[in-house]
Amino acid sequence: MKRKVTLKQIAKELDVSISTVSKSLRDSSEISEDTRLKVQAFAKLYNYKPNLIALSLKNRKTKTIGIIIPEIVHHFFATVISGIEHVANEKGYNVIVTLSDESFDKEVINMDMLANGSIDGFIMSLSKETQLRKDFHHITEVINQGMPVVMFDRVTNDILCDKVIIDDNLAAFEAVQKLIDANFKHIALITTVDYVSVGKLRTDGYVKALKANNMEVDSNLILKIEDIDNCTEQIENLINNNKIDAVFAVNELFAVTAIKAAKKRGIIVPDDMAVIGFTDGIISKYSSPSITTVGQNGIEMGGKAAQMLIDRLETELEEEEHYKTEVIETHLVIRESTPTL
Amino acid sequence: MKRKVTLKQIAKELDVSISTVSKSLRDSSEISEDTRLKVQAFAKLYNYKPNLIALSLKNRKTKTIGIIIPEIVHHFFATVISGIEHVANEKGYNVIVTLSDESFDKEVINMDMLANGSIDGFIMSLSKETQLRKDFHHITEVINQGMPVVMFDRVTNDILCDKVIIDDNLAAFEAVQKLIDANFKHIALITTVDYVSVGKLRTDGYVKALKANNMEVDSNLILKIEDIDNCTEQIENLINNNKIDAVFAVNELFAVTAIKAAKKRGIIVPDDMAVIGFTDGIISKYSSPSITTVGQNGIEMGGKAAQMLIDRLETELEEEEHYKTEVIETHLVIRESTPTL
DNA sequence: TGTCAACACGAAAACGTTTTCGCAACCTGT
DNA sequence: ACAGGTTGCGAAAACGTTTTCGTGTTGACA
Repeated sequence: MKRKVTLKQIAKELDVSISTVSKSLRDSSEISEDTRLKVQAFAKLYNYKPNLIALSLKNRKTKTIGIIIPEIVHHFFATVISGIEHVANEKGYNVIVTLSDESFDKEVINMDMLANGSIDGFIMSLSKETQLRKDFHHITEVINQGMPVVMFDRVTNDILCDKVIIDDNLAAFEAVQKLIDANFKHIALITTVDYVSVGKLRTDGYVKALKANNMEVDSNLILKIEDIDNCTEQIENLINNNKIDAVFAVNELFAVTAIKAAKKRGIIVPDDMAVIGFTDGIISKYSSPSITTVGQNGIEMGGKAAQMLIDRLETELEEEEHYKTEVIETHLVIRESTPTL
Repeated sequence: MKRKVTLKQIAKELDVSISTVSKSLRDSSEISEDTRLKVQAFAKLYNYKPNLIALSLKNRKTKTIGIIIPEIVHHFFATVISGIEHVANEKGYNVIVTLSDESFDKEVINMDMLANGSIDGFIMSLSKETQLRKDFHHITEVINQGMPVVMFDRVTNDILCDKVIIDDNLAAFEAVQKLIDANFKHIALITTVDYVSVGKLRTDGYVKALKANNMEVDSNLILKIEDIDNCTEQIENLINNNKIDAVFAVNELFAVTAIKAAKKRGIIVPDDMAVIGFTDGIISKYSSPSITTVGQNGIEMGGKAAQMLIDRLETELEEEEHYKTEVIETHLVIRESTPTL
């Protein structure tokens, strides 16, 4: 159990100064080739690696990115992390992951915790509660301290910073338009409550599509779900009590639950009812029938977010107020839950 | 854009020494109530928070746990991280996540990167390639430096450290035994290649169950899959070319693919063929029919691992060679892919 | 031989903390 | 009035780096 060797120890061992050791290892021309090689050999022998914490303190850079997401047990967020991790790693950054569990308080606590020197910048997606309360003081505070923040997916206009999103409104519009094109007349919407930003945008897209085609927006066909864990009953009610020939759901879970509800009722998907979901995750791919869905590339989103953050970190120019919002392309992944359109 | 305030700045501003400020903030009795309150008020006003990097350097503790897993876009690993993050957070630790992508080299690189001061200990699950090569020098090295390591799920006997596992062998045995009890006679196994530790153990459990019941182990009914991404064809072959009335699969993907293959052939699950999978994730829950599976509680595993690591970190006693292996209970989650047993 | 540059290296500051120790100034009791 | 004990605070070391600046030794050159 040998502790990690430090410059000081090498210096002592070789009877030179710490400076000499440091310079030797960094191949400074100040040091004679003799000592340089001697030091380097010794360092290699003892497997010297500079202590990153000490470097962080000295350089005031940690080469670490902080991530705050609502939860990780959620395929989309997992893919985003994966995307972040890969480009971060490529650029020599580590990622430190914290979960808000959709709680405002945890989001704040985690942010405070990381903001005290542990990281160089944030990549985050807002918790539901934060979106509900519209309280973003913790984020502005961090930004004011000069720490860059990149938000993705669940963002807000109340904060000025770099963002990576998809065009939820457009994607929803296009998905519903597809259903309309395929001659479906009674298209239901299963969505979240309005304060969830992406839910609201997708809802708007649905409404827009109907209106653009002069179709009536029937509020009975719009189900807004608050508690995602207990959506089954509500969705069954929706399907059992209405004449519906297509469903647009704002996430995978709602989509698959709708299919199960239909199946229970003897409604065949896609013959009697078409379903389009949102997010191309595990569920859409492996459920039976597999689900046509709006694919949002989480890996790409994460990668882009990391890219933007690192760019900002590494251009010292402090070009404030030059924030960009990147829009990642979505695409409809056609599967079995829709008839060949 | 005000930089974070430091002790030094407070000291200067209040015309006292840094020591005085530090002590005041830590409520030292050495300092008069007068100055103490004055400093505290000032600190609160400027929202002083100690710099964690500086503390890490001083205390030689980062209060951060390093995680190395094969991939994160995998429900089981995501749940484990979730478990780790929650107990870590509770104890005041952060987690830094790195992915090996099943690659030995990335595993080594990530380990080296984190071992240089960034973290206090590791929680990890071996990459496939590492298991194949049986090269664990990077892990022993880290352990020898006095940094605790907790391994979970994909572990190895070649390393002495704390471990959290499930009894893969027993769980597989019991699952297969269930099938046998239900009078299935031709039970196929879809598993991974042998070097994946958990795959091997589950395979052994399958064999053991058959033998224990004096059933023949038919190698035609055992499919070992190397490339998990292209398993469909092999699984279809297995099902199409053999008389099979039940399938035991060592993961969700194989299970759902088997069901799809059966469906394609007009075989009804569970009436004509029963399926039991492994890992109670998204797929098992939402596929149709939903899949009976061996549940391994990732949250619990992660939580336990974090607990063990933190315990070891916080008992200075250095009680080496007293490593424990925790076995997390599994349980069969009965769903639609098996007849009521 | 004296001067000046080149060379090779070391001392020290800095990053932001905590903590040990020392040292004044004051107070107490005789 | 003086020994001894509090009280309140500051200096400095330490954690492990990097880097600036200084400095002593050499060699060359006039």
